[in-house]
Amino acid sequence: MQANDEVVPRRTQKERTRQALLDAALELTADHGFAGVSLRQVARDAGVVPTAFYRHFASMDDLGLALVEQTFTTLREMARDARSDPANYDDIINVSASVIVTHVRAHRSHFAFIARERFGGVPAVRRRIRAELRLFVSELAVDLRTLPYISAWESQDVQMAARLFVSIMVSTAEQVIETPEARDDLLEEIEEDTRRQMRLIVLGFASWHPPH
Amino acid sequence: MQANDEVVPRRTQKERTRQALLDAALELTADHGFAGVSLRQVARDAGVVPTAFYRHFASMDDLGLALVEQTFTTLREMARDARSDPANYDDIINVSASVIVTHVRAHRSHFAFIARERFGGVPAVRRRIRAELRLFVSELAVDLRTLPYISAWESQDVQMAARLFVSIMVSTAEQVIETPEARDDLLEEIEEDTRRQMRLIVLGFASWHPPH
DNA sequence: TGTACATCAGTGAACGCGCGTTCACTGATGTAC
DNA sequence: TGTACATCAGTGAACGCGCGTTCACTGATGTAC
Repeated sequence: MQANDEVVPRRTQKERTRQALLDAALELTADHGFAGVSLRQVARDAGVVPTAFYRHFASMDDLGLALVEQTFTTLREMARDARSDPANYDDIINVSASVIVTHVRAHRSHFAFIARERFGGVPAVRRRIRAELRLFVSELAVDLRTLPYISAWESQDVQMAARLFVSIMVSTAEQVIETPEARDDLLEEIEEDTRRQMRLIVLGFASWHPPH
Repeated sequence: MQANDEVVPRRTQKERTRQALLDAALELTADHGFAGVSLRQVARDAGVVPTAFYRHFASMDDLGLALVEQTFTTLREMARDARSDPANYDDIINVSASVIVTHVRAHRSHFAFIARERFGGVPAVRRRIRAELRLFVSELAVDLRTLPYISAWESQDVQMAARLFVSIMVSTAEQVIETPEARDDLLEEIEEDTRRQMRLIVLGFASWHPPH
């Protein structure tokens, strides 16, 4: 299992194999969906015998949950990037649209996994994804509260606006996932379309519940 | 296979079995995703021997495409209902929101199938779903063109608005699917949230590209 | 530094099981006369 | 209406295959002295 004859600490080697299993599962999921991936395929692609799988995960479900965790760590990094420059609506829109497209593109297989398993997958995985998405909406609602117009809104309306923004982000991510790697022109179109959708909503913000 | 001793025409009986196979597959998909459903399970639940499956479908993929077709027939009926009363924005919003929630609820398993297989499934099924959704967006764009404000917009912007509306519809449908049957209160909340999202966008319409 | 033992990631054989697909078949429905 | 033959939806046995999981194992890394 070792490529060179350098001595590698046991923990390091174990971590490498664990990641190889996760990577293999992620890649295989792209073809057949997570439910269609077998423990033996994952082990084979990770370069390990099927029984070795159990040294790392109790079951494929267990591995699936680990994949969700990895992906949402990535997603939160994205959110942090987008929040770093909260100057005005125009900036927010431009930064958000570009951050989404860039991040999804860079971590295509992770986001494809989420899109796929959000409804398709094992119940445990599905539940975890839903919980993480709800958390994401709430975090965005907190951010929205700090912006002009919105600061005076009722809590329910802020949540509604956050859900709407997340719907757009999800839809954008889904479009990026479905775009072939080489089509930069299409990605540019998707990003522009996302910006316009966000701008349209922000125009709505200005008229919503006129200040009293 | 016959419940009573009445004579049933061969075509009728064949059609019944075909539908039983489709129904069984739809129900099983809810638990494990379509990719996780086996031909033998489908046959068993339809009350038929595995080999009889081949009298109706060449493969599970073939059955999957038939399911997509059935579902989008349902979806188009929904769109027709929603279009029947195109008076003003307020009506459109109220009718749309209520039609979506009611229809998705009444055909939960069909819509769950679409949500699940849109990204998760067999490539052939996925491609078909995407094509049908694109068609749905275009049809909505044609409708939007007839409305105030929008009639003067550029074609690209009308498409953008249509995509945004469909994103909302998809998101609403997904929320309804994930709501337990008995929680009418939650469905009411989802419907109200959908109305607010649509209203927010319509407010944006009024300010977009001010008429010249 | 060297030795002796413990740990444990990965091995390989073996198991019973459900899978998709083949094949020759049965017997009720359909049709020609 | 009755008979003789054709059609064909559904049957049941059989196949080879990949699956998840068990078990006793090996041998390199880790540790105590």
